[in-house]
This record gives sequence, C-alpha cells and structure tokens, in this order.
Amino acid sequence: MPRSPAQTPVRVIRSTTDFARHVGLARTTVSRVLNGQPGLKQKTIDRVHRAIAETGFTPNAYALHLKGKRTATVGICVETLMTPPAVLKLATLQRLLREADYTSLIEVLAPDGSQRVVRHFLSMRVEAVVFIGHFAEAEIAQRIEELKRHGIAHLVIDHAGIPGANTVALDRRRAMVETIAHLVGLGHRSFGLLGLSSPLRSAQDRRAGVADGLAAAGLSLAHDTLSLDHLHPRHQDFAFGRALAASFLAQAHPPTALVALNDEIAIGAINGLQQAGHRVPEHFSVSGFNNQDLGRMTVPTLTTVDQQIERTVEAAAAILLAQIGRPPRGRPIVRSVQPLLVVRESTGPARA
Amino acid sequence: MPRSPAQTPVRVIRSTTDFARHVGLARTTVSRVLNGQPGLKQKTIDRVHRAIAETGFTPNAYALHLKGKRTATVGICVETLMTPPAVLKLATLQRLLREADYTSLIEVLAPDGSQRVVRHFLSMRVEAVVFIGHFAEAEIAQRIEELKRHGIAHLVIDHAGIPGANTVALDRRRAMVETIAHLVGLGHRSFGLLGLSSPLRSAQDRRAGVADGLAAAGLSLAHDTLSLDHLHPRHQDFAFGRALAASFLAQAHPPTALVALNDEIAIGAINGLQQAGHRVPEHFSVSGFNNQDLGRMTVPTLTTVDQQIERTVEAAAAILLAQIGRPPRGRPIVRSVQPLLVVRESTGPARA
DNA sequence: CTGAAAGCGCTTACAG
DNA sequence: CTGAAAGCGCTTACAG
Repeated sequence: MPRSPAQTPVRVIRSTTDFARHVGLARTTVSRVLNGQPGLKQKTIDRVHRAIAETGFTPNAYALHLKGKRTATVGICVETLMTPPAVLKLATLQRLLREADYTSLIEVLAPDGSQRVVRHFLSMRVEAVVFIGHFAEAEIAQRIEELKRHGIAHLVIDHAGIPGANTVALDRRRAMVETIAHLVGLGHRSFGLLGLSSPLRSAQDRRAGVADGLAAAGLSLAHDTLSLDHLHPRHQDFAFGRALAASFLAQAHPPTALVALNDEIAIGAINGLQQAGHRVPEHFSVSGFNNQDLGRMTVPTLTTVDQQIERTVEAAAAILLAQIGRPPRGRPIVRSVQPLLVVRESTGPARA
Repeated sequence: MPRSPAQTPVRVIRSTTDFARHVGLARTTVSRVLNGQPGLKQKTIDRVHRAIAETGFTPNAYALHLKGKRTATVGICVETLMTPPAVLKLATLQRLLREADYTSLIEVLAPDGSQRVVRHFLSMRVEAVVFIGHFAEAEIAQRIEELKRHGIAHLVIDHAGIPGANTVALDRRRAMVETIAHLVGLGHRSFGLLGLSSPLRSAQDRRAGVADGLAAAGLSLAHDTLSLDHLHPRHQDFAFGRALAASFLAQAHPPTALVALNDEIAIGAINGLQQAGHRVPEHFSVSGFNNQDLGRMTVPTLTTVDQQIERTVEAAAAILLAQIGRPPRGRPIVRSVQPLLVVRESTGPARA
C-alpha cells in the first residue's frame, strides 16, 4: 500500500480569530478591513488582503448572517429540469439574480412536494422564493400563503391563475389565437389537437385560445376540432406524436391542420405523417410550441410559438427585486407576456 | 389608490425564543423536541409539532450550523446549462445528493471564473465541491488545491486529466475507437471530422480515439481524415454542421463518413447533405455524440454515442459521499466510464 | 491600531 | 419540565 505523501503542515484557518493571529493583527482590525471600514492604514489593508489571497480565508457566512448581514439569497423551486424551456428560465433567472448580487438556492421539486422545499428555503432565511413551472395549484397557493405570513417575497413564473400569487406568465391563450388565425388564413377549417387535452391550467388556457381563434372565424371547438389523445399513452412525446398522427390518418376525414402541445409532439406527428407517405405542409400542416432548437433541424422546419423566455424572466426578476423587503401590497401582481408566432415550413395552404 | 387590506395580526416567529413563548414552553424544551432528544412527555412533543405545523416555524439554519451542526451541503459548479448532457448530469447529481440528505448549492460558472464560486462555497462551509463540465485546466487545478488545503472533498465530472483531481469521466477515446470501428466495418476508409479540432481536452481525447481506431484498420489521422472546421465560424452547431457538409461536398473526393463532435452538428450535416440532393446513409454515413432525444426524431435517425450519464453520476456520487469527512488520500481517484455506441439509421455501408 | 464586551439564534450540559 | 449559562464566529460600538 502506497504511503500518503506527508501533508504540508498548513494550519487550516477557520475563523477570524485564527486569521487575525496568522496576520498578527487584532480580530477587530481584520473585521474592519474585511468590511471596508474607514480609518485604516493602507499598509494594514494590504497586509490583510495579501494574507487572504495566500490562505484562502473566507469568513463564515453563517456567522455573518447571524450577526445581521442580509442573506441576499433567493430560493428557486423548479418543477423539472427535463424540459429545455424550464432550464432556460432557470439559467436566465440565476444569471439575472447573480448580476444583482443575489445567490440562488435552487431546488428541483421533490416527489414529496413543495412543503419540504419551502421549509428549507425558510430555514436558510431566503429573501424571496420563485417557482418555475407547472404545479399543483392548491399546494402552491398554500406555500405562497406561508411565505406571505413570513413576509417573504415570492413570484411564480409560468403558472398563471394561482390565487394570491404574484405571477409572470406567457399569454398562452393569445398564442393559440394567433396560431389558429395563421392556419385559418391558410385555408384550414378542421383541426387536430395533439396533447392539448391535459387538465393542467396551461393546457386549459391553450384550449381556450383555440376556441377564441376558431370563434373569430365562425368555427368552434366542438364542431371543428378533433382530439385523439385518449388513444395513446403519453410516455414520451415524440412517440406520442407519431402514434397520434397514425390515428388521425385512420379517420375517415382527417383534419388538415395539426396543432401540438409542444415541439416534440409536433415533430413526432410530422414524422408519422411522412412515414405514411404524406407530405408536410402540402398534405397536412403541423404546428408546435416552445420554439426549441430542434424545430430548425427538421425537414420541414417547424412552425411554432416562442415563449419569449428572456423577456419573461427579465420581467420576473425586476418584479421580484422590487418586492424584496417591501411590505406586501394589497393585491398580487400579475403580468402576462406576449408570445411570438414563428412561422416556418411545416404550415402551408390547406389542400384544396 | 386602493388601500391594502388589513394584515392578519400574526406575530411572525423568527427564533426559538419567540416560538417557545408562543407554545408556552421553555426554549430548552423546544430545542430538545426539535432535536428528538429523549425524556419528554408525548404530550409536550405533540404540542410543539402542532405549533410548528401552524406557524411554519423553522429554526435558523445559520445558527444551527454555527452551533456545530453539519451543513450537509455540497457545492456544484456547472460550466453551462445550455447543453442537455450538462443539465442531465446536474439534475441526476442533485437528486442523488438529496436522497443522501445533502443540499446542493448550484452555481453556473460565472464569466469572472471559478474563484468567486469556490470562495462562495467555502464561505458556506460546504462539505464537498463538484465540478461538472469542461473548464480551464490550470484554473480548476488551482481551485482543487485550494479545496484540498481546506480539507474539503471534491470531484470533477467529465473533465479528465486535471492534475491532482478526483475525476469521473467518460472514456471518450474508447467512444471514438468504437465509432471508427463501426464505420470501418461498414467499408468506410475516408473520414470527415466535424468540430473535433477544438483544443479542449475532451476533443483531444476524441481525436486520439479516432487515431487509435484508424490505426487498428491500418489507417491514420494524417492520411485518412479531413477537417474543414477552420472554414466556418461555430456560432450555432446546427448551422455549423450544415455549412461543413457543403464544404465537404465541394471537395474533389469527399470522405464517405462524417464523424461529428455532437448530435447537433451531425444533424446539421445530414440536413446539408440532403439539401444538396444526397442521401444518408446511402451516399454518406454520419455519426453524432451524446445521444440526445433529437437523434430519434430525424430522418434518418442518428447513430450516436451515449455518455451513460446515469452511471457516471451514480459513480460520482458514491465516490464523493465516501470522501466527505475523510482525510484526503495520497493519490486522486480517477474513474472512467465506458460509453455505449447507439447504432441507428444514419450510418450504413460505404458507397462502392 | 488594540482589546474587552455585547449580542445575533441556536444547543447543550447543569442545577433545580 | 424550567431557567440560567456558555459558546459557536462574527460585527460593532467603546474606551484606551
């Protein structure tokens, strides 16, 4: 067995007491240098800074906060890291908070729910909590009540409609109104809805938007759309989209336009149509949602909706930072972000 | 201006002192219940737990640690959240650490480098630090020295070859040996390398693997491969792949097999070849890297390499947890993970 | 510049 | 069960 090389006998410095002894100054003096207080000789300041560089000494954050320093910490509870839009929101928010000198405490929603996460945030004395994603509404509403009781700022990104919650969310309804208007403009009159039957609020809003868009053209959800979601399990979106396409093709009169919950389902559907010998958009138009990178990599490229994540999160960060340390206002702040329809090759004129 | 509704007059409980007063018990008693110490009446225990549920009181984590409780915190420094494999590694690690009752402190590498991140971790008295991704080697080596001096465990996921670092990394060399063997087996004798000219260690390892794979077939990097990376800027991988494909087609004798740095470049290349009227794999074979979801959504589906992220991160977590609180061993632990070649439709027999 | 003191919110003996 | 005390690592007046 090889012997460990002798450890360099570096006394580890763990406290200002240790460190003050090491530089040969009083604890008080070190503290004053660390906090940039006036009335110190430049020579002393330099001496301390040099010793910090050498030893890597960092004051214990736990003691600092206990003594009254702000934690400057924001808790971020993200529902999932498995979808690109969620990750992009998280990454953007973390960057913006860092630029404002806040530390992010990031937690992925655990199977045992949000209670544990929020309690952890509270024990870490965060100054605000952000929720990113789609949650169980009643549960999150409770968490937000709890935060309010503690006087802690909060914000929900992307889950509209939670009672009492400050919210920044995409106007999903509007997104679908525009998508349907685009397809109606191309002559489509019958629509397949792929994956939109979910009971989640976000899907509800999307259906409402489809209804509005259809109404504007004298059409209706009941008469002019078809959903076959119930025929297939949704294990994995791409395969789900392919399976749905096959089922639509098996109909006597398949809809000419397919509107999907997300880009993966849309691309799966395109793939399924192509496998069956059909062409997109010549025979069928297909639209997605989220404007993920992959929509530029397919043949045809994908018509989709961009969530405007950068703008969403910028608005969110601004609201959040303004809320911190301020007494809660009477009514929650609710901001909606306008989506951007990205028209590419997968939608075209309806077959005559 | 609307008046705020009167706030419910809930005295916010911020300390065990407040809380003890609220339940009508001594601070000491509350503390003993909180810490599950013996010799308390069940009735008292219940009273405290009920009050916790009602008030949402959480003891100040900063005071707890100061009093000697472990922080049970691990710092994770991730280079980027912009690539799916990095996110998957992060999410998996966070889950495994949580299952072992550790909190993750996640930081994305800031433009100003790793020093600030590690100092922050140190000030938070983390018990270990994990680096995920590709870094500037000398810089990370320094950070690791710093951590060792402080007696803090560390691990690098996916950046092999940092001196002195405990490392778990994919055997990228082996991955390329297998990829080349697969293509040679299909009759290919000339290879285009797409995006592999990067000076990063990971690309170096990949080139070494290509060389090994070629050598096994009596071929060589110098004579039988072609790289055109220098002809195009790499702003965005998909477009880069497309542009490279066009450049390869402009050659008098284009290679018959294209080996790409990642899936996006590979799919861009396939797209470029198809746009120019060629068929994959009938005219050209193309292989990617990372086994991202999108490789199943293209026509043809993509032959690629799976990083075995789950296994990688499981090994990493096991090593890390074993290291925590243990005196550093003589030599660093270096574990390599075997990749899995995923053969799909984008590779086929070489054109006669 | 130094040094002694108080106090942040907790836990942990210790004596009642 | 209670209550007073000490101490974790800091900062901040305060008197020298």
